[in-house]
Amino acid sequence: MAEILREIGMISRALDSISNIEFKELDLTKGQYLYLVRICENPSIIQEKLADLIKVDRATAARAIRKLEINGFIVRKNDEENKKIKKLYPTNKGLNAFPFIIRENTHSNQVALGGFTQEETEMFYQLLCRARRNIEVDWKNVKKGKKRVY
Amino acid sequence: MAEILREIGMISRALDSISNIEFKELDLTKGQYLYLVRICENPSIIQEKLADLIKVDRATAARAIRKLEINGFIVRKNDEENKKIKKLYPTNKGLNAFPFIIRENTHSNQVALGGFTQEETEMFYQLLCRARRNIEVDWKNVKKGKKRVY
DNA sequence: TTATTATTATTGCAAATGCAACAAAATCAT
DNA sequence: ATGATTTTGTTGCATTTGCAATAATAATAA
Repeated sequence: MAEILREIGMISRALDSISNIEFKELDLTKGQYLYLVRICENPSIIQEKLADLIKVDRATAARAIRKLEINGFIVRKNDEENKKIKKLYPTNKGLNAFPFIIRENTHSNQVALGGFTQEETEMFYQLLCRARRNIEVDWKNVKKGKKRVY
Repeated sequence: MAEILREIGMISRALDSISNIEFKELDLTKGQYLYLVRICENPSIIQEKLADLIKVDRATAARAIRKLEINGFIVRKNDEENKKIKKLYPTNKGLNAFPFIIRENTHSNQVALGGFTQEETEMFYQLLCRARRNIEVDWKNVKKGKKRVY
């Protein structure tokens, strides 16, 4: 029964591929929309939390965020209490792109859920959240170098 | 309700990240396990179909497959009927790696499905397949340059 | 048959990705 | 308070990724 993660992988790559193509129109390069939406939704979030939210490597997140800043979609602000962290905020340009991204994502979602009843949609979402919570434990451990036994 | 594709993205990236770390032990670099398992399961498959199965760009598949061949996991054979295609087959080395990959994938699957009843697992799989079939239509269209309206 | 289109594979480029190593600040333990 | 550990961010390097363009064969149409 290794098929579940395959289906998830297929869906994820397909959706991501579609989004990356469609968001070129916003001058967003590969993957950047992932970070931008979350910064719009969680202003003042820091890099580390964002990487954790998205499930990418710290270094990858750092570079995607830097590029978003260079291109004027977000700003990074130092915190006077904690000198280590840099809080992330959308600029007007970022906020302008936001609805477009949401609209596209919502559409993709609707396509994916075509033919689903309301109950099926709800059930699907709940199952996905449970699976995600299950797997993120292992992800963090493996990332930290812990070996899984199986 | 754009949350469903987010959950799928999170799970997919987390699982993929775990697999990539764990398969370094087999001398498989990033993503290669995806191709190798499918070649083991579908010997004589061609590159184009494999890219379609996995939902990656043709060029990406071509390079991953080339590398699998260079490292001795698979072989490419010319077809005498159709000079365009190259059929893919696992070598002994590839076949040896196969059970390890399956074991790892199965374990990840079990972790993801922790706490799921048999019915929930079955339901989850069916919903995933339906979503995947829905979205792959759009994926192919967008890849071919067709614009979606929303 | 010949011309057009579709399929399959490859390569050049530019860019993203991630591991590893590092640094600095914050938190925790003793 | 001091030292150890964790958190957060960065950079070097090697690798993967994908769009676009190209080529060659196969399939379809005229």
